[in-house]
Amino acid sequence: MYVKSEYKEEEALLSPTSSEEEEEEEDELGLRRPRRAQEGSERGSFQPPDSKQAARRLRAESKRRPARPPRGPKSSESVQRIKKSRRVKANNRERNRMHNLNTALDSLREVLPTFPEDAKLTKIETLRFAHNYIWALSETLRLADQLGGGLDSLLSPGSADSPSSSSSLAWSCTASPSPSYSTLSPASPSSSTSDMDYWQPYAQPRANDFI
DNA sequence: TAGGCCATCTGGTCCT
DNA sequence: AGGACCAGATGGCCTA
Repeated sequence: MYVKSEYKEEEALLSPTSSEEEEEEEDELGLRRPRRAQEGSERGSFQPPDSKQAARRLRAESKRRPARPPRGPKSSESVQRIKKSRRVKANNRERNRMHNLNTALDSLREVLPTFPEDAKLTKIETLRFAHNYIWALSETLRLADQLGGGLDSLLSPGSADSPSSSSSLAWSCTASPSPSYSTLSPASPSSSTSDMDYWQPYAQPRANDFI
């Protein structure tokens, strides 16, 4: 589902000709260097020894760049071809960029606990939950520091691994945000809209926690 | 069938 | 100039 069949077909169509197409584009844009393969034979041609001036002139001419063939205005067809080729390249880059973004999102999903375990969070859920998760973990550390025992007090025998069970904090990995929490938002950069409520941790912070 | 999610395309803007 | 980034548009797939 990740790659559309349409895309595969396009690639199959494009790949055998893409380098050709690029060469063609470069050529049309004047990016390629002029071919000078035939010049060698001319340079090695015999010079009469009596004419130093002629020899100098020839040397000078041999250094000079060969005249380019006159370049007339590009036909609209070739302009269209160039534009299309650039578009195709840009599309490939964009597709690749989005694939990288999704890969990063997948690796983020891997470190987030979900229930059930194989549940796949959507993109927006992943980002929001990661935000909440980080917030909850840092709150856990903060509480541990306040208790004085550091992490040891939280990880003592009898307490579970999950910070949610070892402190008053809890976070959600579901799509449904906490409906109740919409007041304080000191831990979040964005706070006002109801949509942003979803960014908030599911713990109910006490007001003086943030003074 | 409507709505949500997603991949892709596209044109504009910014950056190197 | 070319690539990266971004946001809007579009169409496909899936589910309630």
